[in-house]
Amino acid sequence: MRFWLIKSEPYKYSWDQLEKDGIAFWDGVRNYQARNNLAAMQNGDLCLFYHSNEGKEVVGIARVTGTAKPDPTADVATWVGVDVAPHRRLKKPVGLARIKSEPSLAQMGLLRQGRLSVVEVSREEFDIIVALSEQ
DNA sequence: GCCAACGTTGGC
DNA sequence: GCCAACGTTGGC
Repeated sequence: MRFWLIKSEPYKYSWDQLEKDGIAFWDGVRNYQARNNLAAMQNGDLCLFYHSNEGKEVVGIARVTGTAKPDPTADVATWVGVDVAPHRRLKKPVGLARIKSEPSLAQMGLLRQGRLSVVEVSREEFDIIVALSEQ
């Protein structure tokens, strides 16, 4: 099982909306690296749910349900999406500044490749974020 | 609103 | 195949 971080601007699709919907098809990704990450996701993988622009914080954990499917919003078959469901909300959001200030998180894809909307996260990094959210 | 980082496009 | 121009993302 692998761990990921997925980004969304809250005004486009927020964690609250995911909780309301119960499930969401994560689509609209038009970056090859992000696409490859989506395609590598397996049923049960966990994703840190990050609000970009507004908030700039990890707010919850989403769970991948199923595997990648063609993205119907794309005009070519190259692009895929996955279904995600809310797993649980973090007790306290973990902000970008906090992540940056944590030396053990300096290698996170989120920091090294800020513009990538779907990034893999190591188990260690995942655990550290969760621990920070409970402080 | 600005700008850095980075991906994509297209001319050569 | 190189590189300049341009577009997008996202932090500040």
